Amino acid sequence: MIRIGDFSKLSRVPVKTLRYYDEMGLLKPVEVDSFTGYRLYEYSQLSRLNRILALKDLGFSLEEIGRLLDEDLPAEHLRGMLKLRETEARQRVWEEAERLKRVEARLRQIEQEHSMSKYDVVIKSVDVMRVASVRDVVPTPPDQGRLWRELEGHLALSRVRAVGACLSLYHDEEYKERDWDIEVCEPVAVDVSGSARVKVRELPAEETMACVIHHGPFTSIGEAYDAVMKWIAENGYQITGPAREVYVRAARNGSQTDPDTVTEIQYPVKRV
Amino acid sequence: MIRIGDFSKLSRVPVKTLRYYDEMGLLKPVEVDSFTGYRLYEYSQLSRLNRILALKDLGFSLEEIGRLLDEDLPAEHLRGMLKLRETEARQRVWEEAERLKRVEARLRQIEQEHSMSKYDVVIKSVDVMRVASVRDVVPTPPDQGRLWRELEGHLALSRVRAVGACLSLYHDEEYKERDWDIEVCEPVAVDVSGSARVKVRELPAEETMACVIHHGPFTSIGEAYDAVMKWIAENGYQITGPAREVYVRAARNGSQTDPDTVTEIQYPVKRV
DNA sequence: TATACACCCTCCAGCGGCGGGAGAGTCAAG
DNA sequence: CTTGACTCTCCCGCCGCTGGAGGGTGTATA
Repeated sequence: MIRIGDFSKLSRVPVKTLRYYDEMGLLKPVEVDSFTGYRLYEYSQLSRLNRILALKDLGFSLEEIGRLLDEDLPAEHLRGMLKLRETEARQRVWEEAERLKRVEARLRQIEQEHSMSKYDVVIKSVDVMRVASVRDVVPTPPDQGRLWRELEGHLALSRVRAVGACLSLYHDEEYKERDWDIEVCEPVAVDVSGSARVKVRELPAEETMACVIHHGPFTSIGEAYDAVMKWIAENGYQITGPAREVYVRAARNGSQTDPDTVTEIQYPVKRV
Repeated sequence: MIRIGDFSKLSRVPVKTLRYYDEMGLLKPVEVDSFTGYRLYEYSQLSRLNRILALKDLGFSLEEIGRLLDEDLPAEHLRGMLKLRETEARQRVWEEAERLKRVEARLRQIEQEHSMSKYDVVIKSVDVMRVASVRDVVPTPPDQGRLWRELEGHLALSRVRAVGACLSLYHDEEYKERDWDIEVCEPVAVDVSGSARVKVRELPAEETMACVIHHGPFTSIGEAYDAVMKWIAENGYQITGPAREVYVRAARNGSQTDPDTVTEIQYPVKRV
């Protein structure tokens, strides 16, 4: 029987940790001196400690290890738990690899431009969203004002208010000089009826959206698009659907040059 | 100016998190109503929030992000920090990949044997250790008793006590039927003199040692060697030096069959 | 006008796996 | 008898939140 310090030296596990394992019920000393409170271990307890360390190393939490050790479970059950660990470990390898890629992309970017971009792209997910929308082909994006007036008119008749920020969908897959396929959307509550021109539909949920915030007049929103497109390419993503342009804060008069305009650009993406 | 709930919906960041970022000084609302205490945000603060999320995603801690945002530092400095992140991320990818390999190895083992091995191999590191030792070639391992008596005799003369568990080094690189090159070692304090037969030397520190505990008579220690050798092969390691057999608890009479004997086997290893 | 109900506030506890340190008792050697 | 190494318990801190209690605020509806 040896005291905790010697047991710690032999096992190369800190004294504090041994005390913690005792408290957690993972590794109780064979004896605790009732007068001094000193913990007394047996050499043979080193193998149990080793088992604890090995399981910890596989990714089990101390609580799981406690159950594993006490229950003396069938091999089949253990196999199941290991399978679970396996998927989890695989997942984490992937996540860390992704993070590494993003760091590398950022480094490349900073080497090129010698400064940090004005725009920060982040991945977010969005829920399904019920919207009333009007879709049509217009010469250029600023011409979508016509569609907005159409939509607003219809909704005003139905006495419906928007329940969130308005947005446009850009359905064209390639860049075009003229004739843009644009759908203007206003989020609505569930019970709204459409019309011939105004559809009520659900925008699908998107697990991974590359999002960027543009703060400034619309006339300079191209920079934000450039930034997010570049990020998507640099980070090995691929666009999987129409871009959303969310009008977080717009000038009431619809001005294109209001410097306090705030817009979010969202691209649904997936890993290539 | 919008309230925290709307800001939360726009940014898809939980309210609690926004309050936390406020508290941390990362993202202060532009105004706090002095009567109600309500936080009021500007839409344009979304870009700062996005920057926070992007930096977090690169692996920076909130505290680092706070400094990054406030200090408005030169690109060179930022590059340095990113480089650091990069190595760290690379390290973590590697670690998680290693863990995955170990889980997979364990799974393979359980598929084969349909139960968990009696032995658990763990990686540990050991410090340099000053020992007095006698090295010689003996017919078989049990014959090392002769070397032990030689070493003990010398140390008794010098009135020196061991300051830890005794151990043997097995210097042969391959398995041999006869004639083992064995070095028996006893850890000593710094100021001990050797002799012709007894050397005082330092065992090198080892960063990665594959360790296993054998609890039972020496006669069955082969199983422990089998287990650790198998583990080393299965997990893609390679032996880089002589094995150490540490006599954690030995029968006082040197009995080979004492069932309470506890021995640790340590193999210095490296990744292939 | 009363009443829901959603929203907001602050404050505190908890997560996991320890590490650091205070304050006090224990043990063996010189 | 002292010194110094060791041990004990108890409590706080880490990180980035999350959950909940207990209480105030703002707005739409009966």
